[in-house]
This record gives sequence, structure tokens and C-alpha cells, in this order.
Amino acid sequence: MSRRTYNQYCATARTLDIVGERWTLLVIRELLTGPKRFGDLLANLAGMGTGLLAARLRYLQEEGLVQQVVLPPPAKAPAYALTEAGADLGPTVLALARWGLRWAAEERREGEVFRLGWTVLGMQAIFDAEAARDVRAVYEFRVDDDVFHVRVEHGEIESVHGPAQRPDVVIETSAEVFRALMAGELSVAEAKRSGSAEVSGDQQLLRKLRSLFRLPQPQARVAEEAAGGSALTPPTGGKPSNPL
Amino acid sequence: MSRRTYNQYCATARTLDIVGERWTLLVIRELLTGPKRFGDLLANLAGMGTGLLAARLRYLQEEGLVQQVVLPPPAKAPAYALTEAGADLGPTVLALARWGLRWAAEERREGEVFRLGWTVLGMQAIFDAEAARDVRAVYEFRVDDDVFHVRVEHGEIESVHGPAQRPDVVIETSAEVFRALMAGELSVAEAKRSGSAEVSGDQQLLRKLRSLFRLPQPQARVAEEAAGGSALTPPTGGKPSNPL
DNA sequence: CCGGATCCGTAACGATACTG
DNA sequence: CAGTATCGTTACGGATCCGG
Repeated sequence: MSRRTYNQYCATARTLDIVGERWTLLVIRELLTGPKRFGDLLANLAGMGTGLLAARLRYLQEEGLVQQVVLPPPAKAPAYALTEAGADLGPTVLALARWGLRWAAEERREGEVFRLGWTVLGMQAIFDAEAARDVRAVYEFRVDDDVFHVRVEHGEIESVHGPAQRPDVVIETSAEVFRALMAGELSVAEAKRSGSAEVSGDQQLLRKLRSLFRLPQPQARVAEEAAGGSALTPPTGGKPSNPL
Repeated sequence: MSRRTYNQYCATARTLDIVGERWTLLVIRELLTGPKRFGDLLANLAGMGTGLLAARLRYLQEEGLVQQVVLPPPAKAPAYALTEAGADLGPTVLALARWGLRWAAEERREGEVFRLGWTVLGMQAIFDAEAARDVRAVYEFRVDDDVFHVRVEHGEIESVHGPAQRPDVVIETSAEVFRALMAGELSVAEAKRSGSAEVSGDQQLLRKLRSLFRLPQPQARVAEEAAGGSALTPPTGGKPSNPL
């Protein structure tokens, strides 16, 4: 009858009691880039039933991580947004993303869904605050019908759904080309030359873009030797895989 | 038949495909402080069935996050340990703990289990690298039959299950008193005076202990106002709740 | 059409009993 | 001690239906 809980006096377990169920952290991920409507959430969470999404949103509201809002005019539609408590899960979600980029970043698998917003969050995960100390720029990305923008300022980064007010750089392309760009299979210059991407704006800031991120060396997760002090596994030495 | 997956080309979702199922991150949490035997894991994960734990460990081995090891003499018993990939989930688990300390840190609930190791990890989560820049010390905690030690050096912290080689400070007490210490309901000095804790070792380093951690202000997760720009909620102003 | 609520088959989990 | 086998219960996934 009552809710399933780990029943542990432990901060990690308490957190997982609230956000550890299936889909929950992905709902948070979606809302981290801005408010979303029920239908948009559903569209980005293929496989999740409407009933389950409604139940999750209701529970997250009860727990004070999510709130219902009304989108500003002209939209004026009902939507869901994170509260301060919910938004504070950002570092946790980014930590998950960082691990995935390092240890589970094989290429796109057959049938896997791809959304622009996820990659934008990935950029946040590998953002290099040091390298961005003196950069102040707004990048806008347009893929298919989706638009996100990334604001870099004071060594911080922010990723938001929707167009920017005054972007310094605009990159417009297809989902597949954008995916290839971020996977390091293609450079922006190449994409632009081949006509598969439209790029406009400040050339200086465009060139700076790739320096703002420190992609972790993707590693293979091979089981190590058992027994004593397991010897260091040599670096995999695969392609460094640069984004942008 | 096949494994349940989110099927998203997204680093966060990929990570959750591997460690997002029930209990999995708590198994990782247990192993973050050192190798553990099957029975010890089970004892610290009350409510988890033997079959499920076995299945999780088998899967995590297949995925290269966990490996079977043989404990060094005199134990010489089989145990489970993290691989490099598994250990790299440390930052993620600590991020979860940090959120819990801030937003879900109500007092101990009726029936909740408490283990020394979880609190030791909590200390890691709120460790203040700046404040510890010039501290070099090993603290040992003994609670009931459990022993952990915390090594602080070069602005880094490490929490390990078992006794230290040469601890600078040793604190021995009961689970309930230790819990109260970390919850800020009691100071080490008070506990020592009342005879509910044995403390020995370097007094200087003992006094430094509490300065090494920056406990987040615990916040209530109240749902914020909907509509326009939600007004700032006033600080809860509860007791600052200092550990140690 | 959007935002759900309801229903039902399947997969995951929890507790206990049993075995090398 | 370290698991495997079994079985009742809960959670999830997909489809259908309903109100504004």
C-alpha cells in the first residue's frame, strides 16, 4: 500500500527514494533546460506511458521538486517546471552524464532516439570552467524543429530550450549531422563546407566553442584482473573524439 | 526477453540503463568504501533479496563495474570490489548524497536503518577541499563492530572500511551517539564529557575535524508559487545543524 | 487536440525455502 | 557462507477511452 522505500538513514538512499524510480531522473533532465508541456515530455520520453508520466509529475509536485506553471504569452499554455529543489538536481544529472560520456559512449545504436536537448546538457557536463573564464558568448543551435541556446559567462554555462535573444553564433543543421558533430566524427568547418550546416555569427567565438569543453577519454569497461593489486590497464588509445 | 532500456542516445540515459535500477547505486555505494563480501552487502541492504543481489552483482560484473576478488590474508575470503569504471561512479553517488543532505535531511525516521559507512560517505560529500588544503590527518571511527577511517591529505579525502594503520585521532562510540554527532545534535566534547564517546589522539587535529566539512543549509522542499516569476522563498532559518 | 484516467498483460521485485 | 529456486506482490508499458 505505502510507497516503496529503502528505509535507510543515509543521504544517498533518501535521494534515491525520491528520484530513484524508473524515468524520474529523465523527467528532471528534460526540465533542466526549461519548462515543458505534458505532451512534449511524453514525446521526448518514448516508451513511457501517459499514466506513468502523470503519476511521476504528481509525485514530484508533492515532493516539491516540480511545479505547474503557465507559459508566458503568446504560448499561455500549462507546463511543468522545476522548483529550486528540483533544479538543484542539475549537478547530479550532470554527474551521471559525465560518467556515461566516459564509460558508455559507444556510437549510436540502432533504434536509439536522439534529441538536441540531451546533447546540450552533455556540453554542460564537460564544460571547462577554467577555459571559459574570459569568454562571454551565446550560442544558438537549431536542429529540425528544436532550438536550444547555450550562454557562457563568468566561467559558467547555462543551457536553455528555445531561441536566444541575441545569439553571437547560430548553428543550424540536421539531427544526424549535429550528432556527428558532437561525436567528433565531423568538424563544424567541414559540415559548413559540405553544405550540411548553416553557420552564422562571430567567427572568433565560433572557433572558441570547441575549446570550452573537455571531452573525457572514452574508456572500455573491461573487467580487471581479480586477486591482489590489479595492474593498471593500459590506456585504450582510441581516437580522442573531439566535439565540434 | 531482452533487457529494459531507455533506448536514448544520451549519456545520462545510458548511465541509468546500467546503474539506474533499484538497489544498484546502493550496491555501488557500499563498495565505494572498499571490497565487501556477499553477506556483508546483504546485511547493509536490508530488504534486498539474495537473488536480486546476486543478479545485480552478476550484471555489474558483465558490465565491467564490479569484479570478484579474494580478500588478502588472513581473511582470504571471496568478495566484490569496484573496477576503475565502478569507482568512477563515486562523484555521482556523492552528488546524490549532497542533494539529500540539503533537501531530504530530516531526522531519523522510525525504523530507518543506520550504518557508519553511510555517514562516512556523507562526510566525503560535504568535504571542503579549500579548508583542508594544509591538513594531513587520519581519523578513525569505531561504532559497534564497524570501523572506518578517513584520510585527509593534499586537500583530498578518502573514506575506507576497516581500521587505519596509524590514526591521528580515534573516536569510538555507539551508533546512536555517532548519528547524533553527525546530525549536529551533540558535540564531540559533550559526548566525551558525558562518557558516551571515547576520544583519543591529537587534540589539534580533532578540533580541526569539524572545519573540514561544509554542511549545506537543510532546506524544506515546499512547492513554489506557480505563474510568473515565483517570488523568492525566505530562508527557512532552521538550526544550522553543525556536524561534530 | 491536449492532458490526462483506466485497464490489463508482462516484467521486476521481495521474502522465504532450499542446496553445494 | 554464498548463493539458486520458487512464488506472491508490485511496478511498469501500451492501448483505449474521456473531458475541456
